[in-house]
Amino acid sequence: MGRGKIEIKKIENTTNRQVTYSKRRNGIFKKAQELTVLCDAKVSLIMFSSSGKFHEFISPNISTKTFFDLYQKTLGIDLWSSHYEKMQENYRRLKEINNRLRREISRQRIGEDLDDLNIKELQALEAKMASSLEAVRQRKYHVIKTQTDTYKKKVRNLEQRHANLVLDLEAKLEDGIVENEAYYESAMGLANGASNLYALRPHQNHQANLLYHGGRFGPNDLRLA
Amino acid sequence: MGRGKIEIKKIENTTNRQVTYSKRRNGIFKKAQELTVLCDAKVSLIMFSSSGKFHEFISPNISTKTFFDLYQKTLGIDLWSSHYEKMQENYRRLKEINNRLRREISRQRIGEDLDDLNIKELQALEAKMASSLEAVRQRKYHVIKTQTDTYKKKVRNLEQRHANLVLDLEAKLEDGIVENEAYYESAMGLANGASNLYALRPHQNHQANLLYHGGRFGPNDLRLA
DNA sequence: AACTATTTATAAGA
DNA sequence: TTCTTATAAATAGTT
Repeated sequence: MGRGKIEIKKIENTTNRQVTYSKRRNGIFKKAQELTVLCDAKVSLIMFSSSGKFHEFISPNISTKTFFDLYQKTLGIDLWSSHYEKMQENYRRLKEINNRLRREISRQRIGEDLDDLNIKELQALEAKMASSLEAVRQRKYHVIKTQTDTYKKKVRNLEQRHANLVLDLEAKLEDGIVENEAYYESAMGLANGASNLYALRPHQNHQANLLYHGGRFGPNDLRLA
Repeated sequence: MGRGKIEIKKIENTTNRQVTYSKRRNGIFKKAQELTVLCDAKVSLIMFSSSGKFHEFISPNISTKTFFDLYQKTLGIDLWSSHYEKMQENYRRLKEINNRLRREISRQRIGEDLDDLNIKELQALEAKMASSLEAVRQRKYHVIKTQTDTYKKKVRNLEQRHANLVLDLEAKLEDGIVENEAYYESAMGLANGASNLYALRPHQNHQANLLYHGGRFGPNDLRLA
């Protein structure tokens, strides 16, 4: 398709090769675009010239990442799976542990789950609570007697810690990390010094995906020069 | 390039579209192949037809993964990093939350952290514990009076749940998921029959793209020179 | 799937 | 690079 027929083998003359690369690149990109439009196909075309120059065509309304994801899904493989999946697995486990911890905390609320205890357990519980109560009382008397500057400092520290916790938790909520109200309540309760539980409610917001698509000759000009 | 000129817009007739897709697919694959050979270029061409059929061309001596790696390296980006990093961030936060939960559980043990409470808090704590203790006592009397088969079943269920928890936890320990002793102790305490759970302070739990790159068709020429 | 009239791509030259 | 143009190649419509 030109002044003469050429043999399909590497063009040894560098200049010539580059010229041909440039011409044919345009040709193939045009073909890709036409195919995209005519046949409603999704096309990803990535090329590196012999001199390392990079060019890409990708159908509109699809990002390269989406394309790769689709590619992997179609082939039923995951090119990047090993590390990534290990992480997902750990993540899942961490979530489970979290949930278990939260459940444990909930369960510790008195009045709940007492149904699950037999007499012996109840007796043991009663005894421990009585002694715990006694410990609290003793501590109270001790505190009353030894209120000092040091103690005041501790209170300030405690308040600071609580404030930090509140900030932390709010950040987490905004990030959608904390999904469950029970945890939120208990943790916020902790952070707020336990007095005004249930005053707050979680709110979640969604993070937008930053996918962008270029239009025709559009906003995706990444040229460095 | 045929019997008649066609407009580049979606072919509405499905059969026709598929035929055209097939023909042009062969054409573009041939072009890709020729470009690869003539210009010593690396080409990756992946397409999905409107009916979802997948076809791929890739230059010899290079895998798709290698290609994608090259792609990312060239663009100086990591297509998966955003997702990946988000995950890492979540992972980190989840760990933090876990640690906080563990600390909370530890704190709930009587005798610990009472130092951090002021008089008001101690008084509130005392009152709550007293009422909790009362709840436990009432429950104990109730259980004594209404011990039934149903109750026995519940105990069995509880035991089963505990056994499962133990298994779970042991598995997690083997997997190195549970890293900190405090959690281990408290969780094992839960698993081992719940009785010593209630050594913990119960009340505090309430607180508790037509992206086209390249020359005429490609604003995305990344050449540095 | 073939065929073939046409359009399109492009090799070589400027 | 870009343009020109003769010619090869691709393909739209048809069979």
